[in-house]
Amino acid sequence: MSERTYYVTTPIYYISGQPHIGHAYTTIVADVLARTARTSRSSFFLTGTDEHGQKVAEAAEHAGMSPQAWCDALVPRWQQLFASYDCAYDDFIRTTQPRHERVVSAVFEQLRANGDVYRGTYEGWYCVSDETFWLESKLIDGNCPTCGRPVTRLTEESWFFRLSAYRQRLLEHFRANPEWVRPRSAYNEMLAILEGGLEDLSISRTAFDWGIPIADGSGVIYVWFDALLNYISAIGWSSDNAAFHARWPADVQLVGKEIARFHTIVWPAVLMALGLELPRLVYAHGWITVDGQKIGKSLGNAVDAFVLAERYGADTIRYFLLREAPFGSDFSYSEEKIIARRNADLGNDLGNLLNRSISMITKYFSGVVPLSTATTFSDAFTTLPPRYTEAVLDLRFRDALEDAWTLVSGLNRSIDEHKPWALAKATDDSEAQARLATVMYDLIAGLRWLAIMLAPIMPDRAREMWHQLGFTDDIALQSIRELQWHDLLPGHHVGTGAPLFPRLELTS
RNA sequence: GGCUCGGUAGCUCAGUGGUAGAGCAGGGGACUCAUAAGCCCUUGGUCGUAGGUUCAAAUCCUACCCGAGUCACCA
Repeated sequence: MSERTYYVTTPIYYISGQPHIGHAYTTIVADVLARTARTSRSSFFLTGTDEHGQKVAEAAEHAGMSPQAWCDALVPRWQQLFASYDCAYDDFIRTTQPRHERVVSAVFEQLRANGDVYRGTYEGWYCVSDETFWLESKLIDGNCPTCGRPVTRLTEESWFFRLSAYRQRLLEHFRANPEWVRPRSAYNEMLAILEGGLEDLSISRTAFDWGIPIADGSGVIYVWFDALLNYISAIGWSSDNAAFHARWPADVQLVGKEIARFHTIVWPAVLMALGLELPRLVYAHGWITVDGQKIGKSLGNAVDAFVLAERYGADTIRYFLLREAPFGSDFSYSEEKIIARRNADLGNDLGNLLNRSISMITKYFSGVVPLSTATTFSDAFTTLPPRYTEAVLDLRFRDALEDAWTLVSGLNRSIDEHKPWALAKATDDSEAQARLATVMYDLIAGLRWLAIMLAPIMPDRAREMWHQLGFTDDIALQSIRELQWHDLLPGHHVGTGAPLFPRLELTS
């Protein structure tokens, strides 16, 4: 048996509107994980769109389109966004695709057959003028909280998922696996919900028909129940056992913190009902904010993610998103901060290091990596690549990048310590010449490491770096974990340097 | 309102009982291979507030203030 495939998912994005930087953020993170995992094993990266439900139906109606036409028109926007950020997903699932609808219907039938889905009645307060159901706790003096009119008691037949039956097993799983939901705050919150008790979940709707129909005509399937199943419908559950079992359970399921509940309580209960393993990790990350305010079209502060990619380059934004704040917590975005990171970390530290190194080796050794009999770096940094990889796969991107930058700083410092320009002038001093060879060898060796390590995060700039360093094979195939300093062979010809990250000034 | 998380230098954050840290920004210096970049030195904080526990608290406890999320059918 070969090693299991690394399987990472993003939420499928609800297409009631346009995509924004927040969608790109989650997808970039998944892409970085997939690319990193791929340097040592096979990996599968799934994203897609969630297309059913009332909101989509309404959005389509306002646009004068059928729901399906609306979705068909919008899906390319998401795909273009992800392409503009170099997100190389392996599959893009849409919940309106037959391969998905088949699975949802099959799951519904299977769970009905074993009693986890049953016919019951839903009772609640309903505001006729707003056409909205309200929880008793939300009512204001027994009236509708938005329009103030009296609400009526409504009783409706509905299909329920027996969520409450899984409470004990969920609790056990949470307690036995305190790391399965991260960050810790999300774990605590979800555990508290479990401890407070669970009620069964109504999983059918009759007020509208944009959804997957229930076989007996009793409405459509609730969009969340539908949506969650994408994670298994896309990889062949019930249709391709070999493919399915090579991938499931997912290694990482990324979600925004606002949907942690569905992914850490409802979703695992459904998996238990199906007799499937639970994902290894659900990571509920924070949001990108503008001045501390959540990005959303209703706030009118949505950053045009397409413009950002074009203005700063996908790799600069990718780096910024992973480096600026610890993954998991919210962080405030601004173009000033992007430019600061770009110029300081990428331009001054990394880009300039590459440029000055190539310039010197070209000047002093005609671009040929010299034979070195000593070394200035390998001892201090031998454990960096595996440590870096572990941090990335553990979603500690900030730590990983800080760690990688110790090598960047170390190389810059070494140049100033050894003053190659002075050594080069001492042409009749053989010791100086040997030291010059060592310094230059170590610079190129270190830059080679950096290009390979950074490739999952900045695929385009790392590739450019790789080419400037004179390598012609595929950088994505290089194993980060197994990097060896002396895999750089003397005699190797470097290429031509050109600024990797030209300085930017704030425009507008 | 209940619950969860956060509030540490101008900015972004590390630090979970033992003399306050990093990067960036600011100031000074020596150099020149380089994207006026890099290197060295340096200014800067009563660790949200008020109490408490302790020989010792940013770190534990209590209350409060501020910000964010969530509280079950919008997704």
